[in-house]
Amino acid sequence: MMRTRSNTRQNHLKLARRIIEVALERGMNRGDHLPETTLSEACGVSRTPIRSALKLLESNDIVLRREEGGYFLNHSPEEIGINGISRLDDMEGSLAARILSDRAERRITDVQSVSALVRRYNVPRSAVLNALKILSIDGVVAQLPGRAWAFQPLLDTPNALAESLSFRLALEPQAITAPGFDMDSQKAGLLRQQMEDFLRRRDGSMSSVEFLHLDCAFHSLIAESSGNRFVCGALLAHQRLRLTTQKDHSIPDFRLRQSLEEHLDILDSLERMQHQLAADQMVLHLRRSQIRKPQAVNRGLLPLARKGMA
Amino acid sequence: MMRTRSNTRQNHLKLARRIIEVALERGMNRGDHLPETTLSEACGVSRTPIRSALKLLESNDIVLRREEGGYFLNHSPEEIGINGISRLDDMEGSLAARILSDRAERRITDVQSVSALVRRYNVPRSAVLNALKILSIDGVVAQLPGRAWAFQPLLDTPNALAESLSFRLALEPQAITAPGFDMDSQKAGLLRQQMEDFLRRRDGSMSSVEFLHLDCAFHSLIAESSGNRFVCGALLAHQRLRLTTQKDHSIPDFRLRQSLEEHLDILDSLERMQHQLAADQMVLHLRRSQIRKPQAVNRGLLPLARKGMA
DNA sequence: TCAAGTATTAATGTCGCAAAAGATACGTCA
DNA sequence: TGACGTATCTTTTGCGACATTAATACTTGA
Repeated sequence: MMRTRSNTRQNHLKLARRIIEVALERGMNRGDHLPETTLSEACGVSRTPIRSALKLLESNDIVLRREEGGYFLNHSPEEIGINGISRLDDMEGSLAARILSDRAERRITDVQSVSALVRRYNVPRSAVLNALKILSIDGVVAQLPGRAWAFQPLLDTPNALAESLSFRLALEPQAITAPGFDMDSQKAGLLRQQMEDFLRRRDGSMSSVEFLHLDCAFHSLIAESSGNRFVCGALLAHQRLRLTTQKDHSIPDFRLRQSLEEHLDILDSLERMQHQLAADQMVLHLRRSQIRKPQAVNRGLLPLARKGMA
Repeated sequence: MMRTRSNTRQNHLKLARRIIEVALERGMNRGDHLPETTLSEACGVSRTPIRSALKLLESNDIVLRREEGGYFLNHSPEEIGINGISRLDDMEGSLAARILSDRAERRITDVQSVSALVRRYNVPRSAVLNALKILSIDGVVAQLPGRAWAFQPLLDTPNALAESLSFRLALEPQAITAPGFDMDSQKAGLLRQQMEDFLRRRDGSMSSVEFLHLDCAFHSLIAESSGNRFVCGALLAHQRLRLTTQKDHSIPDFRLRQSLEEHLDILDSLERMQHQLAADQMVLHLRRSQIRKPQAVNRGLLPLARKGMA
């Protein structure tokens, strides 16, 4: 079984994602060189972990190691964009993912003890602790007094979604109109490109998961650009929560497209320095997402009813 | 030095505070009986830790143990209100407090490794880890990749304060006007009483610390009453941060009074179910706190100038 | 019958050791 | 000079044994 150090790769995975992020931000392309030193500075760690992460990326075929030394990007940004990152995501924290999906489907209650989880999943105690640590970073679980861990509200009920949108309605326009608002145009450009790509290849099969990633990335960018550290922190935490727990795959295709186009419009306004306009557009954008819900809930009924009437 | 189990008392201290909170919420008075079972249900833990916490409270003279069995409140709510709680606070997490004050005075930089702290304070490694854990719950520090811990922005610079107020301006009125807003009238009544007491004994020496506690308690109550779990969570976390890191003792006396009176006005409006009015008053209240700052900064100059003109 | 006391069992925190990860320094090659 | 490769030292983390704490069941007393 060779159960030595089960939880070893976590950090490297994180770092690997960060490396991809940095590479994309700097507008690198297929075949470009990835200098270890640069990455180590950008990520704020020494070269040693960078090398491990690069090895990991190599085994995932995202970077290539050349004979003469050094690592090189093996794919174009478009190919990596979402695909590569989500490929890495999948292998990460499998226990955390299992726990989360069991929670999402209400197979486990909202208060759990570590040992109960150990028994349920039949894994070593440390694995559970780690999974809980991962989940608590994203704010999915929290430690209660005594020995109970409680799941926080997940973004998987209509009510929670409504509250989430109302929360964001209060903060996101504020973030945009804040005096210190300043958007990184590199990042904005990259994101714009990814969204346009996504819109272009509309062969009917728009992936909800990819959309969610893009959506969160966009709103996170807005958050980061706000000059207000508290607004930024709260919004980023919320987007992390969305990314982890929002499992709504019932968004109609046209709304995905519309939503991305609204993102692009907002980016346009921001580039023209029309912050107030952008904030108003954001309000509109969030409100539209809000009213989509009731439609989605009725989707199983209304079309049938219409069919019967036709 | 008796340095056994530094973290042992943490939980009990928390529980002790919670017990006081519960007792006050239930409108108990001096001499009232504190049944273990009731408390254990209210706090969501078994009777065993409740007993430890009660022992702790007994050693702090807040509760009394009678011969015939059982614990009883030893003071009136007024006496306990802030005094008792802050007395407990003081003995808590001393290392965390030291680290925090060193940080507040910029004696240590914003990125630290655990070992650096172990060396600096000459305490066992576990103590540092514990302190960091405490601080990270309040959002004061966060773990970076690699082995670095970074301090989050503290509420001790004019900029940070301004951003904090602007953050709260976005959320608190929203919390009040949220459709699910519902305030616990017990808690509101207790808080009102405490604020009135505080105003009444105005022997010139208004304690800034006590004021901060009251202020945070009021705004936390607003947060809790909001029907929106995300708004509530973000605001509560922010109030915790204020309580831990806001060390501004330069608030002029008249502003403290004015501030508390504004709190009372808001509570009045809320009791009359005039939520919109309360929200507007909250905006005004926060804005007033905001403009106080420049005055406070100039306090050394303006009065002199006026004097000269008079 | 309810609350406090007591005992038992299950779960968690703590400590030391060994192993892995990270930082740093130096050597080498273009 | 800049970047990679290698080596070494420091710091951190994982893990198991053991101490401590919490939950639970049961007993006792008003």
